[in-house]
Amino acid sequence: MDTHSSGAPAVWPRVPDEALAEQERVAALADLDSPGPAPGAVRLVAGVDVSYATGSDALVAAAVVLDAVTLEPVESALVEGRATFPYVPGLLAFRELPSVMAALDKLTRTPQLLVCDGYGIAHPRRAGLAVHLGVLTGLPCFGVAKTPFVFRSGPPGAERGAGSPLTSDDGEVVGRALRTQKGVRPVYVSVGHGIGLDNACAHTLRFAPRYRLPETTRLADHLSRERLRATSGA
DNA sequence: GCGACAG
DNA sequence: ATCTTGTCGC
Repeated sequence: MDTHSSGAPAVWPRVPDEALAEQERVAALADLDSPGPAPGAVRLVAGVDVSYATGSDALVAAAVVLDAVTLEPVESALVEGRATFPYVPGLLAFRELPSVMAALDKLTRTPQLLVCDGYGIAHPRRAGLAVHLGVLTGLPCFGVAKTPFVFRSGPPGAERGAGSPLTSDDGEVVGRALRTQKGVRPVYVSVGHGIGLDNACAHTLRFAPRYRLPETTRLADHLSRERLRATSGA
């Protein structure tokens, strides 16, 4: 898919100082009002993830396209790169997205929806990974995180599909703790761009029919980790 | 000042 | 994120 006509910066920020300005710019461009595509309107969905090596700055980014109905893999792309930005909570996008965008650019198919690790607007400046990725690609995008970040929620019900709002200090709903499997820790869903929370959660449940995490994330994680091992690993 | 802190 | 053995369970 073409990412060169997107709003991605020509030169990515290398230090937190530059990153904050870019984050402010991106947050202002996010579409947080559209309900976005419901499950029935999505044929192709893409998942992205990045794996890192221990003793070096080597990394591998993966972008995988799945049939949104059968969850069968359609296409995948891997990019071997180098970490050029430190891990700073709140600035994850600048560490992961340059390589992720390169992986997306290698895809021949364009999905109607993007799913990533981490958060969207459930972020100190409403500019989580999914917000950046959605704005940069122009595609509907939301995030599914494994642990809470800066916000908390009450415990969702025990049944699959149960949810509990992630709320900011001022009572704004910024995401949802969602139980994707009975008796398993919930995941944390928050929107990034061009999709509403209800649809994001509906997609998440369809993409996670058997495991805690959506297949998009699981497959991207497997492929990136596998390539990292084969290259930088032992 | 101190702790917390997506991946 | 990554470093790591065995173990309990479907």
